[in-house]
Amino acid sequence: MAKARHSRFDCTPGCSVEAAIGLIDGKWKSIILWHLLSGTLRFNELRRHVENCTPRMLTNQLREMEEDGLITRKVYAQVPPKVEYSLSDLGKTMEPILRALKEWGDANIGLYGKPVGHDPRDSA
Amino acid sequence: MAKARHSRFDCTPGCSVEAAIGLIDGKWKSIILWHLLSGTLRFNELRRHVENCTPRMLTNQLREMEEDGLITRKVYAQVPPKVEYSLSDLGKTMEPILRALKEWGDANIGLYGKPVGHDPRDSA
DNA sequence: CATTACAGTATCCTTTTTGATACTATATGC
DNA sequence: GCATATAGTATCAAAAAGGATACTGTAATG
Repeated sequence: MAKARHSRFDCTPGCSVEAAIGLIDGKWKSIILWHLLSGTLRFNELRRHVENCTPRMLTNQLREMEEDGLITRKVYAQVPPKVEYSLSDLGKTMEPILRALKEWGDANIGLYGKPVGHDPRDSA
Repeated sequence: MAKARHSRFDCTPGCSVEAAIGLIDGKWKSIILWHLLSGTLRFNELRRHVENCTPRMLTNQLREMEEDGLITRKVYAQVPPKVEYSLSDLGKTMEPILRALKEWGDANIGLYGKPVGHDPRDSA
């Protein structure tokens, strides 16, 4: 985040919901987190997992999540470079959210991305 | 959504996570859904709950979620108008996600919106 | 000696999203 | 007769997010 698409200051009831998605609603953040759930990954490993994400965006999303304390960046003093990304303790606590999203998606998203559930039988 | 900030076609594993947040990552969507969890609300009731949301945006977010099948819009043939919004059956299945977000937020978001968890004691 | 892999940056540009403001029509209450 | 509440629209402008492309330096590999 850091630019706060989801504002952080109008804390009426429900705002914690907002604040929470705020941290994962970058275009690639949720998938990155999802892959990191399975363990540490290097920059280019992530790139291969998260297809279509340019290095610019990957860096961008990783840095924002690092700033937010969700992931940890470990730089090895080597050449060629080696940088490992992993979930921080805080990041790991997001697992229930990620799993809830995954389960919902698996159950309700059709092959072409539209939610399935307008009860198609109505018109059949 | 409908404009798909989170792409719907690159369905590598993890994409269902992406697809799921895609439906709730509009700036006001999660709060709207959160409030609708408690029951049906009229347009202006929602406006009052979701402070700082202009009518334009409220309409916009509601319409997108309606398109995505998450909420139901019921128009009464009256003047002055009466329109009620409520969660659809599909929308109701999002409750676990919303609750997971809420719980995480309540536990980890400080009063000013930054996640709490960089272990402040380290520097104390 | 040339190539490849590593982990990014830098720059520019387009698209998407959001905000601000003013406006609509009509029934009811004062 | 006038203001108010209802559920929005319309138009314009600004900001944020994301994409495309090219580039960096060094070590190991062939």
